[in-house]
Amino acid sequence: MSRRPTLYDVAERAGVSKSLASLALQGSPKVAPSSRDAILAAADELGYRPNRTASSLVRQRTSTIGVHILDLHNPVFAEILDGVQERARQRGYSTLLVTGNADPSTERTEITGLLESRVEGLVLIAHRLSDADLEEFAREVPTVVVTWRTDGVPGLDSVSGDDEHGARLAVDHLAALGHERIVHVTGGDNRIARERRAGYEQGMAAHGLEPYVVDGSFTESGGYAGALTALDAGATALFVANDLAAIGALAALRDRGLRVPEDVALVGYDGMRLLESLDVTTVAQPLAEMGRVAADLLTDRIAQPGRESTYRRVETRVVARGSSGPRRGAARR
Amino acid sequence: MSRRPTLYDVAERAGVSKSLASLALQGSPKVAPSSRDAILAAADELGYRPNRTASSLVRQRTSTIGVHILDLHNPVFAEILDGVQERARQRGYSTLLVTGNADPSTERTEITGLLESRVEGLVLIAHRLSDADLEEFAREVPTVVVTWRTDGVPGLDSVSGDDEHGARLAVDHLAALGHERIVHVTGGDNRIARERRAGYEQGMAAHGLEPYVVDGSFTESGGYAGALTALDAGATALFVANDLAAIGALAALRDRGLRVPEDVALVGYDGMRLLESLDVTTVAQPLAEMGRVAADLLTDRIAQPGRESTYRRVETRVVARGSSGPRRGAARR
DNA sequence: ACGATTCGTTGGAACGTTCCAACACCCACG
DNA sequence: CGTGGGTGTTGGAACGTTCCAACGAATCGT
Repeated sequence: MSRRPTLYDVAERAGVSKSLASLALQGSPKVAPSSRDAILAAADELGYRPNRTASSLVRQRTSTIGVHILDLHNPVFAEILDGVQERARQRGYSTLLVTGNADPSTERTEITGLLESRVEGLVLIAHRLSDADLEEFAREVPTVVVTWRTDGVPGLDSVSGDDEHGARLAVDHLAALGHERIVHVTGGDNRIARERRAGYEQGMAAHGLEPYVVDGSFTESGGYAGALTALDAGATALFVANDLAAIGALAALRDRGLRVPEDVALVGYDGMRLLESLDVTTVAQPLAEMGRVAADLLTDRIAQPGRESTYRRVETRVVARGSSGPRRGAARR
Repeated sequence: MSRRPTLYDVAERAGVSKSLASLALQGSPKVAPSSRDAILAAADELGYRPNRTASSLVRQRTSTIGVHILDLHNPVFAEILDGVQERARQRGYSTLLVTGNADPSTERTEITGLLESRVEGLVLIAHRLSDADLEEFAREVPTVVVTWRTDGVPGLDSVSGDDEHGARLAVDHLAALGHERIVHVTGGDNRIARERRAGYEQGMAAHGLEPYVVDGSFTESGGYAGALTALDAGATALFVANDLAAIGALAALRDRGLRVPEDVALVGYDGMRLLESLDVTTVAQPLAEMGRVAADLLTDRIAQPGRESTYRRVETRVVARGSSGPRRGAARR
């Protein structure tokens, strides 16, 4: 017989009932030491593994949370995910991860799959769901959205930095360095990109500078193309909507033979680790922390479903590096 | 009642038996159109979601594969994962993702958890398991190891590039550019790092050059530190054990005020996307493809468990960029 | 007109657990 | 010496599906 051993097999081999075997494997103190040893030994000899699906079914809980991640390729999301996983594990949850690859309809079906798997909660590390879908999901299961504020949906919490404020900080930083021709390369037409853009515009206005905005996207190629346009417009400083795009912008600068920061300054947004090595200034968010907060909010809400909707803001700050201001390497020498 | 609706609820509302409701929801052709419509309507009105745990239990299959990823932060693994997910989804499997964070013991317990969830197969995107553990897991469930060759374990397949060969290609490339003082920054003391190092040494020997090896690791900081040592040794070209470390090396070069490639040439290993923007030469592996192959091997083996152990090698090649040879940007101008 | 076939439908068993109520046993207590 | 309370142990029900054998009704061929 090559069938996987079940509790019955273990119980039989140990000469006890399935119930006692179950108790013993759960570490209950009510089982006699002698039977406990016999049961554990039998389980070991048989290579027994408890069947979580059966267990979940009867217990009415899966101890699993579902995580949707917008884009696996953006290291920023990976860093958030890492925080979610860490905290979820600590709290006794496994994670079931899916991606919609930035397509709303596969996103929908993937999350539906999570619900069918009876995840106890949902963490959406960015998403492209319609409001209706989002509300539907949040109605069924505790949900937290990471990366932007979502209010007014019952059963839903959110975590993010303040994108408008962060963008203003970036402008402040560049303006303080004496830049006037600060061009913003956008992240396309989505909520976060719009907020960052708004912050940029407010910041420019506050400094009495004329805003100049060029289209981009949240990808390397978007940053590359946007940067080229910005340079043609005579930019002396680039504020790019996210770090990935900033890396693309860096390539554009290199291809144009421009030095950073001597010819053009560069600031990104997100705070992804890699930019440290690249010595690029960025508006940093505490990514892993956002993931941890998300997991905490979620597990809290699972424990207490009625709780009112909460939003947690994490701190956003400029991490100044060599791409703006004096070069770090040069300074060190 | 706020209990989630079950098949019984749907059946009752539609005025049929649970069996027929089940049939209808599975899209069986044997149910009369009129009852089918009634059942579907009832399900919709109730917001019914099939319970996958119950379904898995009785069908004796979960349609889920478990994926272990060594390190979420290395975009290389994310790219492989992407391939796995894509193909798994196509073949009708969900994925359950875990990380051991490079710690063998949490790795072990995480994978044990996957087994308890009755995943039908295991994809290990790099791992630190002992041979004994690996064999134990492979005995229980079809398994494929991505990233290095693993022979002789029944029930286990593997996919990788040829690391020794790839490293030789890197040396060939640099030697062809006229470099003689090619220093290798290692990836530490692990199997892949050793293979790449061996390939480097063979390559150097083949060109009649004297090998020079400095310790590093598969991280940015390892590459940074290793590069500094290499530069002190008078390197004119750096062959760094992986791309992440190559980014660290780039930072070291920048901090030393050295130009790439005029002063020092740089070659990485893995083929991660980001390096394209950074214009760094790398020994590229088709990462997403490796993930797809892994998923294919796995689903094949699930379908046909007796199949003999197979190894699939993917092609590895040098992608020459500006960090070795004439600068791309300059050439374009 | 009657058995055979098809069509649509149904109850029941099973999947592998957990948990509850109930039980047998033993010991201590009055 | 009976009673009360542990202490260990047990069978059974339940979780929400799927699937099989079996069913009644309608349709078919002869």
